[in-house]
Amino acid sequence: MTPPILTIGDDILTARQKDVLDAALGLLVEGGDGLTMTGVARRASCSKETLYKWFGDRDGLLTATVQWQAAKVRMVPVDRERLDKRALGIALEKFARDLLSVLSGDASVALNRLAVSHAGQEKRDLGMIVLENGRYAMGRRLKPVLDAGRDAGLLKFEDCEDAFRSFFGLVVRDVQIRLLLGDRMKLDEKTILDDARRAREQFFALYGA
Amino acid sequence: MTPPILTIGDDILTARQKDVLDAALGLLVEGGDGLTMTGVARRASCSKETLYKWFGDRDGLLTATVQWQAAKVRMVPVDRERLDKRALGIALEKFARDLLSVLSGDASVALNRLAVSHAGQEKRDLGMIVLENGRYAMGRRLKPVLDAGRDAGLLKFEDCEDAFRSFFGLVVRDVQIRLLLGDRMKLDEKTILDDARRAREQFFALYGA
DNA sequence: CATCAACCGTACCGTACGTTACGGTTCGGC
DNA sequence: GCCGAACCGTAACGTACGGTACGGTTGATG
Repeated sequence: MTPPILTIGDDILTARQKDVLDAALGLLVEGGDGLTMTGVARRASCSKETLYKWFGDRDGLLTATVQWQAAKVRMVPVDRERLDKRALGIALEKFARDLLSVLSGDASVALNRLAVSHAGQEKRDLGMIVLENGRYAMGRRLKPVLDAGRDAGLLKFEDCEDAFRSFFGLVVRDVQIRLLLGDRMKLDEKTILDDARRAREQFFALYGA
Repeated sequence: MTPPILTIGDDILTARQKDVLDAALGLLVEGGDGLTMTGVARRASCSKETLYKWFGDRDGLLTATVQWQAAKVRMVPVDRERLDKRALGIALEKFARDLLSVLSGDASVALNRLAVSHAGQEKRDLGMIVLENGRYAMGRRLKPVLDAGRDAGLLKFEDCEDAFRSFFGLVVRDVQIRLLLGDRMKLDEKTILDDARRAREQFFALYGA
């Protein structure tokens, strides 16, 4: 399998550049402050001149960092073969587990904080990048499964987008906003498993045929 | 009825101080930048010396601003008299409408952006203030209704907190995170009404006795 | 070895902004 | 009218940080 290719402008990322972005990610996760050009240069043992040469300006570095992290988060795709109710339920539950795991991770929280704080200003819109690689990517990934479930007579809904949004709500509930606002809620393995199962059951109760 | 009392340290807010906080709110809503001490002083026609005398430092001003806005958002309480299924449904649906209206307002989005970007740093935790006056206050307000619904044999759940979280998920879904990330989604009157009705129906389908 | 590009480390510059200081003005109390 | 407190407007200070410049080093190429 070919490694994922991430581009900066027209060029692909070198290993050294990935190291720099990992350094930026580390600083970002350790706390919003500290993520300065000087800080990244020191952490990555590179010069600020190099940072500006590679990424243009601070916004370019942040954008590349967000995209780099997004490229690392690759949830395993759900297959739509042999679709009976049990297989569909397993697929939905696994999707819910992956979603909760990613969402509650330090990197996701830090990245969404950064993107939220930068949204609303014009600039290069980090918010849109996170939306595109987060919420929207989730929808694109699950919708084929939902459609297949409807085609197989297992689910019943008019608007696939709407059905996905309800599933999203049943899975995430208030978890993301609470984490973003600094609520130290525990989301251990068992909690995630239970939440995913509950979301699957509730979704079937609402949209099962 | 006595006006709500908001304190700064041990003193209550004077009208002039409220004007200052409204100026800060205006700048905040107009865009994250611009909310500087100089900007607030200019907008409110007061001196920076006064700002520091009243609010201590920038964090104090931001904290007071957040609390001031929170004090302005007072959703009408839901009464638990004459509780039949229809009355309960109306109460839930109204709660959902109010929640969506507040959540999608400019002030709420701006305030949550500010709080999210300040969460995670130690400091005076704006995130906790917003959580306390937002998400947690919603729970405290709706839980009596849910409990009354269960006592009246209209609802069925084990954990009231869990039931509320599911209702929250059904109402809010992906709206808040998308707005915070800068998604320009339309949430007009009709959309809110439809979403509230759907949330009520789905909640009854899941938790109706 | 000579050359050249890439890069590291550091010093430097300009600006934005939080914070403080101060002179001038208003206003209530005596 | 006099005094002091509160406050306005503005100037000034210190610092953090984005961005730039430059000398020194490394490493590949011929």
